[in-house]
Amino acid sequence: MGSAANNLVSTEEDPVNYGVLDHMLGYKLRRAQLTFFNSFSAACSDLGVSPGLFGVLVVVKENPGLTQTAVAKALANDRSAMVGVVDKLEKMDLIERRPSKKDRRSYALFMTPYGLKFYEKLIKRVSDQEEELYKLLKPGEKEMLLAILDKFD
Amino acid sequence: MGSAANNLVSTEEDPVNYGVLDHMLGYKLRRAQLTFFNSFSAACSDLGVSPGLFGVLVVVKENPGLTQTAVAKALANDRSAMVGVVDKLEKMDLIERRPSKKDRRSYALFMTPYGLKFYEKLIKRVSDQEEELYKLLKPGEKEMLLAILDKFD
DNA sequence: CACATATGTTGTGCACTAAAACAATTTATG
DNA sequence: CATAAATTGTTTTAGTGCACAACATATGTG
Repeated sequence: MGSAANNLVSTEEDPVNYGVLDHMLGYKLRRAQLTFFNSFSAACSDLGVSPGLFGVLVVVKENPGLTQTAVAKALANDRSAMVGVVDKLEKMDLIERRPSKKDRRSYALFMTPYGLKFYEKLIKRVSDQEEELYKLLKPGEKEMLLAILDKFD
Repeated sequence: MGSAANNLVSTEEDPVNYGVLDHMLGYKLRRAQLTFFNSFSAACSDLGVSPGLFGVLVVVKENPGLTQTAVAKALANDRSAMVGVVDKLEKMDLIERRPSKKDRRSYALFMTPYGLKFYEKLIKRVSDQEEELYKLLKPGEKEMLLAILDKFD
């Protein structure tokens, strides 16, 4: 098969032909997102925070009093998925559910005092991790990416 | 909290503050990839092909005779995950496992004649679907995206 | 009140991911 | 050659995430 089939001395392998995948944005997005996901996990898994949990934390911190469904809609998640996420964040004492005064069906979500301190530590981790990946880019490319990717919302 | 709290007549809602998420590539990548994933599913789910299966099909078609682990490595998948995928594609009569002549542990993967015909139909579906999303971009932006995203591999 | 809608929740199913263990086989090492 | 180590495909298991339906509670509309 290879130019040096079963040659154990060299670690070379036949280059794989990716065909149309090389020009498909969907595939490239998946690969890039996997890189970011793994990087995030490596940086924050010891804190028990996944990318999904982080998104909820940010939205609740920036929008105190939001209901669960509002947060779900903002992050393009399913309402039912919020139950477990909020449960987890509550057990970590990062956010809390308060009964809404206007609608007894819903909860208003707020950061706890500890959650706010935790958030500062977390945001530093996350920023450092992303900065590390941005080193792969040239100046301005990050902003270009952000602007273009926004069009797919 | 809203300017018109619980006003069911109007569909207006308070704008959500996304905080740091607005400048985080990881989050934007996830959102964009979700759009592509949903678009792909809408276009190809009736054919029983998911983005993951499609990737395997392309790699096998472009690299006949590759082993399962080679395909897994090329697509950054786990070896164990390939078992189910290849099983499924074999039942769909799209690819086939042939015993490798050089290594009796491994299989060589090949497209079936029907698989090649199916691939042509499939590639048209996928291309049309991606073209639809590319309409959201200006000329050249797609190529720019592909080039930049490649840096995160 | 009757009816439709919204919210949180539970459960289910499906798909993807990863790790560990295993048999068969191949390769490396002495 | 003989033994140890590594590889391949597979199974199993577990964990995760996601989507959908159904439900009870609560709110809104007529």
